Amino acid sequence: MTKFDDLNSIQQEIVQNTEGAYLISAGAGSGKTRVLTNRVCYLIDKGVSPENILAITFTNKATKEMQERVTRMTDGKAFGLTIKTFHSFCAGILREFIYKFDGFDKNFSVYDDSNQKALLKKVINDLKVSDDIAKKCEYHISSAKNLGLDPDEYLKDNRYEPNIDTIVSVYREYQTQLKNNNALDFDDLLLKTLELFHDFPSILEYFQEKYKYIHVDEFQDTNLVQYKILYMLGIKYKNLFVVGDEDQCIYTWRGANITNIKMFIEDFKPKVYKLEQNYRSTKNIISRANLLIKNNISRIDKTLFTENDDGDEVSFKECYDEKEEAEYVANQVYILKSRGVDPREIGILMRISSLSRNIEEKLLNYNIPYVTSGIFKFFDRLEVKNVLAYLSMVVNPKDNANVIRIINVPKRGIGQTTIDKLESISRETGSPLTEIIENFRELDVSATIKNKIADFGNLIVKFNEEYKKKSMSDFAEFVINEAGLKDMYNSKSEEDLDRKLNIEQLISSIKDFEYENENATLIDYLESVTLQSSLEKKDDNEPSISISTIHASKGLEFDYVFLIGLEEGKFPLSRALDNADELEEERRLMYVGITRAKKKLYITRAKSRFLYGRREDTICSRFIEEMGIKVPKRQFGGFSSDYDDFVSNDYYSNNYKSNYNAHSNYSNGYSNNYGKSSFGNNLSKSNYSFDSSYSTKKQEFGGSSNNLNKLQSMNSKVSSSKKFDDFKVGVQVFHTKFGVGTIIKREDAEGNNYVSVDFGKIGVKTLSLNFAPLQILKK
DNA sequence: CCAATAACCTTTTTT
DNA sequence: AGGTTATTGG
Ligand SMILES: Nc1ncnc2c1ncn2[C@@H]1O[C@H](COP(=O)(O)OP(=O)(O)OP(=O)(O)O)[C@@H](O)[C@H]1O
Repeated sequence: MTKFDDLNSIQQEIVQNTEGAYLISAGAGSGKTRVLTNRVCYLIDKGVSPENILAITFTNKATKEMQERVTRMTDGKAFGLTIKTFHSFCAGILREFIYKFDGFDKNFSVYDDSNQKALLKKVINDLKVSDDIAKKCEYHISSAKNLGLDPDEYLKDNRYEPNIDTIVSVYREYQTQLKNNNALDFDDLLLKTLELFHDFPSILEYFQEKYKYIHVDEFQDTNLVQYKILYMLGIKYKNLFVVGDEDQCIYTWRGANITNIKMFIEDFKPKVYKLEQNYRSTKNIISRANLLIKNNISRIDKTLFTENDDGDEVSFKECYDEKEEAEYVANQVYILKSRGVDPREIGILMRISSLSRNIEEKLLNYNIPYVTSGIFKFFDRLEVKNVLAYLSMVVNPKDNANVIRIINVPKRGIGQTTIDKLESISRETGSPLTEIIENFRELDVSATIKNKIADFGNLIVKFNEEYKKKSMSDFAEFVINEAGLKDMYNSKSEEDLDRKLNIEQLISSIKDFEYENENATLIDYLESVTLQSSLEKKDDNEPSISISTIHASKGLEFDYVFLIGLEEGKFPLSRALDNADELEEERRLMYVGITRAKKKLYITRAKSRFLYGRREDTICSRFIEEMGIKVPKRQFGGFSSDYDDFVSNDYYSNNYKSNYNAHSNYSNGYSNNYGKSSFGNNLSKSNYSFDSSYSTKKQEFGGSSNNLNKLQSMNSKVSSSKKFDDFKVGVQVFHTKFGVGTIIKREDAEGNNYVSVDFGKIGVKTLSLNFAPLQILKK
């Protein structure tokens, strides 16, 4: 028996309409994903073979989630169902059929962003393109590819663009080198698939017959090439089921285009459904979201409503600086957790990932476990990329980029001059570098160099042999050991220990993959890694809160959401400020962030922020006022520190300066001699902008308790006052104004003693024991 | 010809 | 602050 979710009558009707084209244009949290999932199950329940069903999701995370849900709901009857992202769907097709294209074989590499950039840079170098033109190439190649235009077509469409000839020649050469390397970049996965369907009608027909029922989630973020693929696949049976929300289109910078929706309406004449009831969030959250998104001019008006409770008012907290912001967030999270909130229902979201660092440090401080997504890029780490390049070199020997990357890693005494020489031989003979290096005996170079190349060549030969014999994880370990990729990092420095840990982590990720995917090959692993870009976390970790970019939080939901860094220039980003379209996209992004919250939304900003090596005073984000949140008009400057919250949630209610010193003291490790006589006047650059010296360790996967210990020992160095000893964490107190509360935090600075008290409904107050009218009720 | 060091530049979001 | 490139020293 298929177990369907609860559905309202419209949702129900949508799910049971199985034939024909449908467009579900619906707001955030209205159940789009739920409807799509249930429809897939309904089809299976009705007897449609899962083999005939395709569901396209936006992220790998969403793929996994939907797969699990459908499997659970259908009692495992979903076997053979295809749920994939566009890119992995295309990659799968191309593994099978790329041999149809001259020069490619099934071992092709998929280039991620950094590989792509590296190749482009090399091409620019090869063609000796001047700097100013070079800067424009990336943009042009990417827009060409997003529109599905080859170099000639792009040239024709952009005849009047300055220097277009040079730009297009770079594009052309870039494609040539990709081909020589038997490699495809992300966009090529889509483009080559389209080309395949176009050039080989029998293959297209095969897939049209196979995927009689097609579903697409997050349709508003598809680009033209993706639409064309959908069109070709779906035009025969016209069973296309597409869901999306124009207000959540946040990937236009990657070519996403909502005119896809208009084209879909014209091409398929779908039945259109609108869902406007939100089942996720409280009334307060929804009304703020509605107020914000109304500020976008170029949008079809729709207003979300909900029958959920009013819930708590959205809270807005202006902090003094990024340290205090982090402290505030960590403290609030601590309170939520101590009230029994499931950590997995807490999310901290941000526009730019660089803001996460401070938050992570404070969370470590509080001993709050967290996972990050879209922030710590495991596969971008140099030591990890090096291992992958070695493996990729063996898998796809035609790819010169790998060889160039690792020929001198670890240092073998082979420098740029030698590499250039080898490369020119490769160009002239048309043989890949691996081949040339393996046949080092024929090289015309000095004896010393030849020896060095010989060592490397012999290594490659050995790898090629073992690759055939060993399992992929054994092979990876073999490569790491033989090439000395871990021995490179043998110093006792924290960085080196980290690097070695990452390499070990990589090995276990390969083992996991091996275990989870029977019959999978190293090719599959490498592909999944480039398509995922972040390390999948295992479930057996302790329940953690999430830190994420808003982009990466697409489609997710949390009971409690913190949106941090609401400052002009940061969110909205400065680049978007003078461009109406980009500004609207920022606003949509904010809208997505707000609508992730189910129960309560906390918004914060820092009045002064240290970022990119500079400290800057900030201006409150325009989105705050657009949401109808009143910002207290208080001048920045001096040490006045009472900033009222939108709700009465004044955190550091007393003099911030002394409080700040409290932080300085433990961040530093030992006390400084300011605080008494210099009260209120020494917030000079020097004692203000220092940073604690420990390195942040990301808790994306186990380990690194190291850091915690370090922080804990720092904490213990805080000088604790002998006075007010009874005001400990957990003690119940009475305040003349706020009533009964519980101490959740105690903090002592020179001469001042602070407690944070949770007064339940009233909120949390930080009070100075020296002044506050507090009495102990119960110890 | 290669490795280590010093100056320099650029900071968004991700399949 | 961090990564990349130009310069110098070996
Ligand atoms: N008919 C319903 N009854 C109760 N809960 C529902 C119903 N429909 C959806 N929900 C709940 O509402 C929340 C949002 O659903 P879902 O994630 O499918 O929305 P969505 O439209 O895809 O959201 P987004 O656009 O933000 O990705 C989920 O927690 C889901 O369980």
